[in-house]
Amino acid sequence: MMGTLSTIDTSPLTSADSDTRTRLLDAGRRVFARRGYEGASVRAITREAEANLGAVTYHFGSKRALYEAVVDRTLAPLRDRVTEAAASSRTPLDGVLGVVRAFFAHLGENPEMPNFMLQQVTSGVEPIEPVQRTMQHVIGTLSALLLGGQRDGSIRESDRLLTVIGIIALPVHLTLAGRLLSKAGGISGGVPARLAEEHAVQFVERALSVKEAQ
Amino acid sequence: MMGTLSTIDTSPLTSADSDTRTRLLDAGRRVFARRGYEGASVRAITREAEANLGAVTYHFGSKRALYEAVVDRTLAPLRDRVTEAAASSRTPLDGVLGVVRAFFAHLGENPEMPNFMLQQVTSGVEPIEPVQRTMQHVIGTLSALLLGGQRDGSIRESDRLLTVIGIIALPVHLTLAGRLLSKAGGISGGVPARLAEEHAVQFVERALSVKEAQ
DNA sequence: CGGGATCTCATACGAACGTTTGCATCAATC
DNA sequence: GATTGATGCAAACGTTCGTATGAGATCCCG
Repeated sequence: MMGTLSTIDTSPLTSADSDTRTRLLDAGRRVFARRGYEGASVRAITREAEANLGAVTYHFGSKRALYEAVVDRTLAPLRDRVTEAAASSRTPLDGVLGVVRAFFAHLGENPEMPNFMLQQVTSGVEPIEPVQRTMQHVIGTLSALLLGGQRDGSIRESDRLLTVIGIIALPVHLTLAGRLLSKAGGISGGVPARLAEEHAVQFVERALSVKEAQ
Repeated sequence: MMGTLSTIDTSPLTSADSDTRTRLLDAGRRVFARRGYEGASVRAITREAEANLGAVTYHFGSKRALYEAVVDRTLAPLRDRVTEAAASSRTPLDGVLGVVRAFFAHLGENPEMPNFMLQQVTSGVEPIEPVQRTMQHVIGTLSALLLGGQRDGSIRESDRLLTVIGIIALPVHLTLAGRLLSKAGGISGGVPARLAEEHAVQFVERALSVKEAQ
């Protein structure tokens, strides 16, 4: 029954696709990602959305509620991707690498995602619900895959939680750092996304596999 | 020739150790790390430092200048540690693992460090000078070690920049996520720092080494 | 002991903040 | 054609922001 996995209702209750509401979500995604929650003013968001100053309060109730809707909209598809990658794998190691690829795919389409995650994680306060839920989902999925692989001997023994974090850190950091370095220059010419994905997959495969990958 | 590697002058020009100044740096480190730059108000910092509201302007000139001093104070020792770890290594791979351990040592004593780095990286704007300089230093040092190891055949061939980013991502993420999970619970019992360090070292060693580590 | 430098303090300032308010608009309903 | 409810808009609200100011305290050194 109603196959959406997201909690926060993003669809308007009335008209088909309230334009202002959607423009606020889009503008909020850009401005919140670029400036963080405190750094993004309602004025900047409504200006970017070409909406009135009061539009955020009217459509979402508060700045905070808009932020949560924006983050959930960015994170919900990732949970689905991860679920599917894990489900459609033939072996546990394949599943893990599929999740890594799912991360890269999602990051390619949602470049603001690591900003939201890391802004939350580094903020010290308890992360908002969509972030918590996504973290738990990804950690749970990868942990199960690792456990399966360790049981059948195809994946090295290790602390699963630490391994999971290490696996997730790769796509997030590579995407983030790649963007930063390619813009700031100074180090190298930048990092093509395709290359980063292959690199991460091999890095993880070598670290997890019991056999030499060569 | 004054052996400090830091740029921003943290020592007072006059008295030996102006108390208020130091208390502002300490309070700033805590509050900036917890709330980010925009979220940390001068009033909150001076309250935590038990100083007057005007103390930040008087001792540092502006909120921004205090922030840069705080970040530099947190990052400068890391650069020294990384330099030393790389210099005192016998083999390139040893050097890389030493740098990983240096990160963990520094993170243990400066838990706010990843917050500052990631707040900057996710902010979209050009990072402030101490952050840029630290990134370049760490990337340069690790790249040189990798190049050496690849030349003498002890480290796998790979894109060096991507590899470096992957190596750095591990300590940062493990520390950050460990702190988050141990506080929020819900997943497991938390992550002891010592375990995380050994895990990261082995993870990196397996990914880099040409031989099977077993 | 006196005077100049250094630091603390309370207070004030203008700007920017998120939110509220009251009215205009417009399409759908009866 | 009047009524209603959803939405847009401009203006104003009270609060908090970073910074400035000037008078008092404190200290050092002659």
